[in-house]
Amino acid sequence: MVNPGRKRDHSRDADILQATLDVLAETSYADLTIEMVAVRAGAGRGTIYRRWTSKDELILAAVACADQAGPEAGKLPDTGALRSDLLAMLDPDWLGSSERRLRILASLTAMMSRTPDAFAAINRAIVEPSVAAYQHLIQRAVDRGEFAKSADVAALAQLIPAMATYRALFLQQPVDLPFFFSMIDGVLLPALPAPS
Amino acid sequence: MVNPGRKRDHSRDADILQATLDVLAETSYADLTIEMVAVRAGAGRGTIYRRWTSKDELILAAVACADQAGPEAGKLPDTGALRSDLLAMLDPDWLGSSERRLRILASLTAMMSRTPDAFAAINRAIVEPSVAAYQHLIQRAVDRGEFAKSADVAALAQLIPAMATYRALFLQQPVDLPFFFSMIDGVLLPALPAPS
DNA sequence: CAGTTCCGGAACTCAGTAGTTGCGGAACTA
DNA sequence: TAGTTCCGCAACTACTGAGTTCCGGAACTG
Repeated sequence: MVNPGRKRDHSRDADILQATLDVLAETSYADLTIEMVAVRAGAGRGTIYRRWTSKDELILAAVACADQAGPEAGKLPDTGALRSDLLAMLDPDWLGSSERRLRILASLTAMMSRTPDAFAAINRAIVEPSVAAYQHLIQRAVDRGEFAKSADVAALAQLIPAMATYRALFLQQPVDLPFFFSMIDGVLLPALPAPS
Repeated sequence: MVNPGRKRDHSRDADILQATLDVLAETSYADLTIEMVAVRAGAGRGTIYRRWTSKDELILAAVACADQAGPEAGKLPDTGALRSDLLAMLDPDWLGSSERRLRILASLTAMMSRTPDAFAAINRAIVEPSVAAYQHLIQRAVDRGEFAKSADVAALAQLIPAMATYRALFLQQPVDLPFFFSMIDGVLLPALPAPS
């Protein structure tokens, strides 16, 4: 008589967190209700509250598992030249998941800038991975001598994520292939210093 | 007997709108209450509702008058060279009002990406003026032959606003003088094409 | 079996806030 | 002075949504 009773169905966890992210991508943090999440996940509110004690905790848990579709550092392209590495990231899958994450980020911006826990969680799951991917590609290009060591890699790695976020959230213009080409060939590569 | 009764004190309008922006800079759109605004403005809630019919209308009106402290196109520096024009914008007043507007922007991001009216109002008052200022300075430099006509002025004008917003909202790092120097000398100027 | 814990769903409590109304008083008009 | 509209303030209504509890039923243990 150790564990009597029906087992908790942990496959519901993922369903609920995915539903949370879906709702978050469509409304904002404040407009999200537990009821919306429950309906979308086909679950009861009690089932949600048995796993996470509050709305905030649910949302932070959902955000924490939002980096699964992101560009893991292990899967980054390695073509031998920075420009072709950058272009290799632009497959349709990556563009789609990127757009979804930007909508979620828009919903969470207010929460992010007011609670340190939210900042840490969102930064780790949504903001950091993208910058880290660019930083990795650019640093590698510098290391192999494609550009001078004087390059400010940390600042340049933020360039495309920052411009894409600004464009999507505050200009509401499409973050599409022409945009990336314009950023890569018109801003990022020209700003990198020629090798000495 | 045309206008009997006590006149409406229109100096209260500005007090209330300023209080609204203050609260907005400290909390988010959803957490702002009319009561907070009333207390901060030393006004009654009735006085607020007599002027604006709803919370949304009050906030949009407040945002619309938030561009007063911004860099009006008429006051832009004209030193004869782009770099010194850019540095001339970086006075402490401008940096301070810029930081305040970024906090307000963080509070309104969710609202912005979901209601077209809010997008238009916030874009016009907070986002556009900054980009327009940089666009004006860069375009003038290109016109006077400081850089080649092939420069993508529209994209480069968004560079510093986008990086500053990203840095403040999503990295929570200071948008200070070293940051601007790094952007101007490390990214923007190198990315501009040499004159033909 | 019996007892327990899960499930979805519905009904419930409770707190907070948008928006309204009325009060006493001040400022204005005629 | 009489009538009106403003003011700050406090009481009030109406609603929404977080979090809880209970129900009938299913899944598990011994």
